[in-house]
Amino acid sequence: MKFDNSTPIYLQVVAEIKKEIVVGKIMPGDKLPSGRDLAVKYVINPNTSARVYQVLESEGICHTRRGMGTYVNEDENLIQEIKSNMAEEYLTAFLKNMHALGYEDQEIAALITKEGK
Amino acid sequence: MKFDNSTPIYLQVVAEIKKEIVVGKIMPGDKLPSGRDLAVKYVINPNTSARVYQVLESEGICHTRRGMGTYVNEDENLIQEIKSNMAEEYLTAFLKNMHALGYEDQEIAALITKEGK
Amino acid sequence: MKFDNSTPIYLQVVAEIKKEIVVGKIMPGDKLPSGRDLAVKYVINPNTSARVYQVLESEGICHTRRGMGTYVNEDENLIQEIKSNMAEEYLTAFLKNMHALGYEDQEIAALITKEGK
Amino acid sequence: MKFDNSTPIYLQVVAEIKKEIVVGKIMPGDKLPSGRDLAVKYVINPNTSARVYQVLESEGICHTRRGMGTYVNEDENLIQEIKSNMAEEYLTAFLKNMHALGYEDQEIAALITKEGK
DNA sequence: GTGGTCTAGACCACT
DNA sequence: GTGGTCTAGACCACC
Repeated sequence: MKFDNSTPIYLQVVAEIKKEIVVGKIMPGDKLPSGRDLAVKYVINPNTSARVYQVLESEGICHTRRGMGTYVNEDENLIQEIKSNMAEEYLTAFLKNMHALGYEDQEIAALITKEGK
Repeated sequence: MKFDNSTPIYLQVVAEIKKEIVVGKIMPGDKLPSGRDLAVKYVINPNTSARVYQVLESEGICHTRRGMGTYVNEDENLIQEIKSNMAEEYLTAFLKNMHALGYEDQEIAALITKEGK
Repeated sequence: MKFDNSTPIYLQVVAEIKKEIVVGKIMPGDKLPSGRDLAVKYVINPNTSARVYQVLESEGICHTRRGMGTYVNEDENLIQEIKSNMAEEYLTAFLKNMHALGYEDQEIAALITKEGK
Repeated sequence: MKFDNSTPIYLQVVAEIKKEIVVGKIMPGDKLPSGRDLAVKYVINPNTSARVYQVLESEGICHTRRGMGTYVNEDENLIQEIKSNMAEEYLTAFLKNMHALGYEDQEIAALITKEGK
């Protein structure tokens, strides 16, 4: 994986893992790689791994069991929440770009419904 | 400027320049920086500068005069065209992401109109 | 192959390949040599190979599949189009030379019909 | 000046000088550069200069006066002859290319008259 | 293995 | 000084 220089690496890894969950590549209850393994997998510093799991944990996506590892929560609505949060991110970024080009929300919505036909 | 590792630098610079034209920071008829200056400005290799201008030229946005420099075309509809093309690009990329998350066009349009309130 | 210093090498190789297609030495659907092989064949730099295929692709003559190679398009009219385009190029270059010598189109046409006898 | 690797340099210089005569850049009666000067001008070997003038002389285009230099002949028809010879060269090269593409003389002549309208 | 991108640096043609 | 071309070689993504 390549990293975007303009955003902290740990956030990019967080986003990557969230995607894998939404997509179903990682399922609720699954064990996530150890910090060491994550560091190897993404070629990052183990400290960065730790930060990644801190963030995921703080977002209620996973929990850590001392000596056992880190596991994806089995929360019913977890995937839905991640999904809508990511959608929100995509949306705001997209709208920011479109507004910069001079488009109004109404026009944009029209473009999308038109696109779908 | 920082570059996103996931897209070719030359395309990112192309997008940057197009934005400046749409926004009016660069006007039709203006001289664009020389390849060498562009290389300095964006901290890229002069060959990459050349590629940037090749792309812009192939898109009908500017023309080049050997030994004189590169100039933005004075086409009447140029700005409008760039604007709608970029919008189209943003849109399709956004929709692709949203569809991957399982959203339908209708839902997405609804999100946007809701956002605007 | 020897190159004419007065024209970019990549354009000369482009012309060479087009000729081979028109002549039937290369057929629609055929795989073109890899960039590296082309570089060896014509004793050029791999970057120059890349540029050759970029041009051919931009002219709709071939398409490229990452990791797979470059293939001649299977367009029905491809060969005819290449043929007439090349003819057009030869013609305009020739006429330019002849006009520079002071010949009129009528005289030139006469020279050709005379030649044919 | 750049030389074509596929033709002897001396012939290319000969062609160059002939062009300058047809174009009027060099006039009948003019003194041509000394062999040494020609060598400097075209960055060629003095022996090549000598060969250039041998050819031009053998074609009746100039004459050499021992100790005085080489002069363009003041022949009335000289320019006309050079002109038609060069035209002939252009023609045959052009026809060769067109024939290779599968064109007949008649078609070619038609293309030219059409072009002229 | 394939193509895609980028850097570094050289040389040329044109103004 | 400007753009245009070319080489050399590196690293990446995809198959």
